Amino acid sequence: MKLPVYGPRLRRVARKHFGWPSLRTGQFKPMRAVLRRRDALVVLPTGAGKSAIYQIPAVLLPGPTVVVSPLLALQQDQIAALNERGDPKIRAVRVSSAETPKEQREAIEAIRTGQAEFLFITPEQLSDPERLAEVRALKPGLVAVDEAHCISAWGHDFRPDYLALGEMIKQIGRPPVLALTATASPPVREDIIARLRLHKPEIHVSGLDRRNLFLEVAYCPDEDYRWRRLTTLLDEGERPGIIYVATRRAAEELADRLTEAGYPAACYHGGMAAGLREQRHEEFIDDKVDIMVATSAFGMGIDKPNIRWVAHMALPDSPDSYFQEIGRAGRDGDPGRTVLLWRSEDEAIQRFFSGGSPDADELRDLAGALHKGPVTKTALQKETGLGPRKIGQYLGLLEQVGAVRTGAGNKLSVPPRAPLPAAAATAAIEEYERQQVVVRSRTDMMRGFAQTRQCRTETLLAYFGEDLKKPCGHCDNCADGSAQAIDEAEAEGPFPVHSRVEHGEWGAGTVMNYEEERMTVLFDSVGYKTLSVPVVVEQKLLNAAAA
DNA sequence: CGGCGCAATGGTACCATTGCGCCGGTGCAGTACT
Repeated sequence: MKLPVYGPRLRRVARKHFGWPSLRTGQFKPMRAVLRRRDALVVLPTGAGKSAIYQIPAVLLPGPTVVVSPLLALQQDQIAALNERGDPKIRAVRVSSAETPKEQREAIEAIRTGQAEFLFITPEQLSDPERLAEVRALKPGLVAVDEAHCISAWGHDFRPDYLALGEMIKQIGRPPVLALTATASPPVREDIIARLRLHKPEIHVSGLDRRNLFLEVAYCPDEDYRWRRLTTLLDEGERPGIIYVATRRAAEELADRLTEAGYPAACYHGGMAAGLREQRHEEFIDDKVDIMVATSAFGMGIDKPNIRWVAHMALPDSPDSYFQEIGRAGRDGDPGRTVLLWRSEDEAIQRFFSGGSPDADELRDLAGALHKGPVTKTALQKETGLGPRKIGQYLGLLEQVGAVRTGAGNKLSVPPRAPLPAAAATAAIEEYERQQVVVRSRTDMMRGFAQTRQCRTETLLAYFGEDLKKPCGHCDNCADGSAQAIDEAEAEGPFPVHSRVEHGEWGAGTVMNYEEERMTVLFDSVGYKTLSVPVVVEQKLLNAAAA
C-alpha cells in the first residue's frame, strides 16, 4: 500500500486557512503523526509554531478538536488569533468559568453544529462528569494538550485535575492525543506519557540548542554582589528583559529599588489583581515597560520576539523551569543573553516550595472525612481545619493512591474499592516520598548546572537527554576556555552516554553525561544522581544493562 | 530551609546582640457578596 502524501495538503491548509506561506522545521513530522491518528509528544520551543501542529491537521481530520490548555488568559489569546481570520473552519470557542451558562451552551452548540472547530477547555471543566458527557457527545477527532509539562509540574499537588486527564480523554471516546510543551526532560516526558496514557506515542524533540542565546552564570556570595552584577547587566544590555525572582515580595521590592536607582522597572506576580496583571503584560508586550521583575507567574503565553535578556535572581526549581524561562529570550533569532545570579541560600526556598512532609494523622482524618459523602474542597477545608495548600497536596496524593475522585460539580468522593483511611494515608506518604526523591534530584541538577565548568549548553542539553558532542561556543565556560579544557581532558567514560546501566540500590538508569571525574545517571525510580567515576569503576557500582 | 522583623536581653543609659515566630509560587472554579 502506498503511503498517503500529506505534505501538500498540510501546506495548502496552512496557506488557505491560516495565511502561513510555509511550514517550519520541527512542525511537519508531528503533523504527519496526527494525521495518521498516532499519539504524539512534541517538545518544541515556544515561538517555533507549536500551535500549528494541532491546528492545521485539525482542519483535515473529521470531528472537532478539544484543546486542553492551562490558563484562561492564554486560551483567550489563542482563540482571538484563530477567530481573527473569520474563517468558520478554524473558529474557536471555549467553556470555562469566565463564560455564563448560556454562553457555555452556545459554545457547545457551535461545535455540535459544525460552526466551530476548536473547543478550548481546562482539566477542571472536564473533571465534571456532566461536562465530560457533553464533550463526548461532540465526538472529537483530536485532543491537543497544550503546555503538557503542567501535568508533571502542577498535577501532583497544585492542580490535581491534571492527573486525571488520561482518564477523562478515555471517557470522551479516546481520540488521538497530541501533547505539546516547550520543555520536558526524560522524567517529565515519562510522566506526561504515563498520565495521559499515550499509546506508543511518536516523540518529536527539536530546537533545544538555542544558538543565539549566550548562557552565563555567576555565583553571588551576598546580596550586594548580586545587585551589582544585575545593574552591570542592565547598564550593558539592550532592552527589554525579564528578571525572575523567587517571591512576590522580592518582585515588588526589586522593581522599586531598580526604579529608584534609575532603571525603570515594573513587577508581575500571581498575587496582583487580574486587571493589573493584564495591564502589565500588555505594557511589556507593547514595549512600554522594558524591565519586568517577575515570579514564575510571568511566563506561559508570553510570545514576544524581541526579549534581549533573561536574568535570574534565584535558582529555579529545576532545569526544566530554567530552560523554559531563558527560552523567552531572543525568539526573533537576534542575540539574547541569559544570566543566572545565584546564591546557595536560594535552595532553601525551593525546598520549602517542594512541600513539607505530609502528616499521617491529618491524611487519615482527611481520607475519613471523604467517606461522609461527596463534598467540595472548601467544605473539607472547613471540616478538617487544614489550609488550602496542604489540602491540595493531600488530595493530590490521595487521588494518586485511589482514595478520592472528583465527581459532578467538582465534588470529591471515595471511589469503589478505595483503601481504608489508614491504608490510604500510608500509601499516600509512600507516594509522596517517591516523588520527593525525584523532585530533589531535579533541584540537585539545577545546582549542578550552576556549578559546572563544562559547557553550559552541553550540561543543560544532557539533562534533556541530548548529546551535544562538543562545546557550544555560546556560554561563559566556552568563552573563557574552561569548557574546552574539560572537553579535551575528558576520557571516555566506562559506559557510553545514553547507555542503560544498573545500580545495586537505585535500579536501572540511563547515563546522561560525564564531567571531569563525575558522571550523571538518570535512574528510572529515583531521578538524577551524580556519581564519582573512579568510585563507580573501583567498586563496580554500575553494570551495563540491556537497552 | 533560611531571611527578616520585632521583642527581649545585656551591660551600663542608648545601642548591639540574641532569640523567636512568621513567611514563602504556580490557577482553576464556585461562592458570596455588591
